Amino acid sequence: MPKIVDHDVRREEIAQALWRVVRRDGVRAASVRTVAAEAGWSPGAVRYYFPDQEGLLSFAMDLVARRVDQRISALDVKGSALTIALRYLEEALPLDAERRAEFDVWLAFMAQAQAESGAGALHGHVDAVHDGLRRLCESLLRSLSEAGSLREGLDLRREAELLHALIDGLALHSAIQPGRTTPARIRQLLRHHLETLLA
Amino acid sequence: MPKIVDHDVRREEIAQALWRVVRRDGVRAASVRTVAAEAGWSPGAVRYYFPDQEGLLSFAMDLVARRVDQRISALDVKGSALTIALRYLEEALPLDAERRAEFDVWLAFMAQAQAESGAGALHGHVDAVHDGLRRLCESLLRSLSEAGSLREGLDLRREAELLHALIDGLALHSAIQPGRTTPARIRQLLRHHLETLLA
DNA sequence: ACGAATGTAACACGACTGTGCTAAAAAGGG
DNA sequence: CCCTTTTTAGCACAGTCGTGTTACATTCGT
Repeated sequence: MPKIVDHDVRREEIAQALWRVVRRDGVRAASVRTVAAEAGWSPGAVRYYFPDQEGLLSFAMDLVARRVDQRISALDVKGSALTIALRYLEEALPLDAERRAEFDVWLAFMAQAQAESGAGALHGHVDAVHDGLRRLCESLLRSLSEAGSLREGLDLRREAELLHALIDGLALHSAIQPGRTTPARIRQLLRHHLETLLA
Repeated sequence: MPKIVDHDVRREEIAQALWRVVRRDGVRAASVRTVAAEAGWSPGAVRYYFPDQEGLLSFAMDLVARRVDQRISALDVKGSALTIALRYLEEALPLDAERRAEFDVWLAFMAQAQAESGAGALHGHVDAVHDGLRRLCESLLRSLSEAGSLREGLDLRREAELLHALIDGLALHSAIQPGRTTPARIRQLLRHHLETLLA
């Protein structure tokens, strides 16, 4: 019958067009029409793939979350527990152009989700990523601990929360002032923080 | 002549109405009309105090910056260098309802400013607050250092950047998951981090 | 009390919004 | 080749947007 097009692929294309609009002009400019124009289709076409605007927003945000998740899941690092930890945490930070872009739209989505006070669709995605990153921090510290690399008497739960906050703070700073908070500097700071936890 | 009304005061009232709209419905909903309704005036009235929408946004964002700035400037803490440092840093964190509200709109503004790539009016305000907080961190650590409280061999510049990132990360977490990242927990984490720097 | 300066409201305009609905186009199986 | 199904484009509607302009209300100095 007609040309068969993978809807999921198409949806991701449109979602990425939305990312570009959000990065360039902010969430306020992300209308069905502007996104359609950015993607190179008619407004009616994008409405064929998304029921409404909120569905588009939600899908685009979920796509960011899935991207981050699969990039971290795909990692398979060899080496010391410290090397592994650093590598994983760096993967969660916006150290290259692609991840910078992702974090920019993530920031915009977080702010937007913050408005839907309570439990909107966006809020769920934010919480999921947030919890995932926190669990990653806990897991990495636990590995370091089991490898006997850590100092004695550390409260792992506390250190995980601190590490998590530090990660997000560094990400935020690299988004706000990329000139000052360079990828190299972020790596230095992260490594230094972890080293203070070592025996 | 007519009733004399302090324009600056009125502008602040309107800006605070905008804050409420932003917190409740997001930046996307912050139109001249919705803000006017929230403030209890006609749209024409708010346009008498602000030339256009961008002016309103910019003023409202600057007001947040000024609020934070003056609250920190007004502090006059007695005690050890550590006590002083903790008190100052806590003032920069969203530990009560008022500051939670401020940080929420600040987050929204940051995301919006991120879109105006380059040097829009909002971007300037973001940078100003960001630099201010960084200088505060540096200043506090320097005081601790001069009081002889810090460990030997610390790179103050590096520790200031780490502290700054930690502060912003904690603020972000308290905005995203206020249930998990409670004010009490934030204080614990902050104090613990500073204690690792002590001799 | 009057009139001038100032604040407030209201309306008009064109552009844009989301979304329902309908018609056209495209394309592979028969 | 044609027909059926999927995909795309387009239009219509009511609502909101920002903003320019105009008329009204208010109030203080004279």
